[in-house]
Amino acid sequence: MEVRVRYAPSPTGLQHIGGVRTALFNYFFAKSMGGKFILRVEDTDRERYSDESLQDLYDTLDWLGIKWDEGPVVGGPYGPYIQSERFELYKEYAEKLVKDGKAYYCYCTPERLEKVRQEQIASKSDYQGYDRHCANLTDEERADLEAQGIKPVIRLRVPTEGKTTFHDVLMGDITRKNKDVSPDPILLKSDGFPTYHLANVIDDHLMGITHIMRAQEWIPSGPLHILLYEAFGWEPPIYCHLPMVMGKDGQKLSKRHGSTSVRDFRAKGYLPEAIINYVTMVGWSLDDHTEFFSKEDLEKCFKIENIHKAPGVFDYKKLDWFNGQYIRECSDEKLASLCTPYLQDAGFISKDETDEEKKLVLSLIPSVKERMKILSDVVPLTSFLFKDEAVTDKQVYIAKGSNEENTQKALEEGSKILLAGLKEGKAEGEIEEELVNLSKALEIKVNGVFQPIRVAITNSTVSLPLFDSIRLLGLDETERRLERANKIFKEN
RNA sequence: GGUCCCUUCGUCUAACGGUUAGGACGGGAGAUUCUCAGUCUCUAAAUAGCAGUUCGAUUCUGCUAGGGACUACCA
Repeated sequence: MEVRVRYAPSPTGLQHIGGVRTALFNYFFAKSMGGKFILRVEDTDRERYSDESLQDLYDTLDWLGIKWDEGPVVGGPYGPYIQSERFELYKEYAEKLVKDGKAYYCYCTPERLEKVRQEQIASKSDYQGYDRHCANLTDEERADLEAQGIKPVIRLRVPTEGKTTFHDVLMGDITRKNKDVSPDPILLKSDGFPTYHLANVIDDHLMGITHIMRAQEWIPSGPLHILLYEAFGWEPPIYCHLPMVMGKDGQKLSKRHGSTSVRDFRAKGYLPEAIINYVTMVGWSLDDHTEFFSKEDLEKCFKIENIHKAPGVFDYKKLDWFNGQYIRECSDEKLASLCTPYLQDAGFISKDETDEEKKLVLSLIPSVKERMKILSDVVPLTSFLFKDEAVTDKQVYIAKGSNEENTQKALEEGSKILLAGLKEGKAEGEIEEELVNLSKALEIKVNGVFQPIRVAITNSTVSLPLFDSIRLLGLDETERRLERANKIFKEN
């Protein structure tokens, strides 16, 4: 039997880490089994739907390099794959359930439902849910309510006796008494759109889905879905409920923990390789030592048995580490083109970069590469090249263990040594040694000499290595900045 | 409140019922005769608790505790 799995997001917000991980698990499982990965858009909530969300879904999957075998855009034999385009279908199936006595029309107003709810809360009884007010209306009562123009919903008739069990690959059997299943959930809303439960079950059946891999938050509605499959007389698929992704505080990962949308991560300069690798590692592992996986690796070695049961905490620091690792693996050319948009946004290079700018960006990659965690780091790391804000506070030039007098001498003598050496074309190592000797002569630490020079040239105590900075800046500009710093120390 | 699920270092995780409980991130210390970063080395750090089964429990069973999810005309 061919494995067929689906990722079925609801376009009501940006694709977030949790959703994408579900997509990835489905995708890798399908690929590893030689099966099909299907994308289905569950846009039945017309209130919360947005075009932007739908576009973000496509953009995110494209960026990650996740191709769906069937779904919107690419089509497939079981389409359409957008639920709003299957509108009539759900209605038919829901009405069939009514005809078979498995479901019924309900005319209760939202106000009445709210009142019932409030009364249940006030009476402190266990919350019972819908009171099945319309479960046994006579034809006359119905006709009367129809005549009033009330648009009904269709509710599933949940058995009050017995229990329902479903099997989960990870959890084993999960059983729930039918009386504990949410009483008579709505299948078809009054606007004619199906709820998640109905649409999901119908589509999974019609599209031949063999395995349902979804977040553990769906476990409570598992029995309900089984009841639906039984009502239709269909065979339910195999379930696998994925552990959830939590924030540091153990709550469901959300915005207050930091970025959660893939779009945000992308904007900050995370690489798709890092996102895929790290996100897959929360709740899954191959063995006790392998930590780097490409998408292609995972398409081969992903195993459903290796999925962890317990929820996992999303560690932003570890993602940073992965990202740094992948940045260091990039070729200089690739990294240069990845960094270019950030330099453009900062106004450092023009929107349509010139050939000189292209060369410049490429030339700064080697010194910047091992210092970056995310692509946007390139901006602060190289800003000294593109904007020149001289440091006028002498204290900044003075290294720990040095003083103003020594710093001035170090700057003055050091500048001479440095400039002379550079002009004579001496090796950097040689000049460096001379500067070290200077520090010995002044009886200060090596950094007592380097720090003032560094601040003079890069306008910062933290910078790329001194000689890298000089090479990127050019000799003339280096000389200019050194002279300026010397002047700052001589005046007053 | 009710129902269900979960539990190994701070975090992600590994360990046929038998190991000094392993690795990674993060932390700490050191090296790399310029800062930062990177790289390398070293280091601290865990089986939630209590019973039971067993020659032997991280591993099997039960209970307790803690955490989480769900409880909508949202998915």
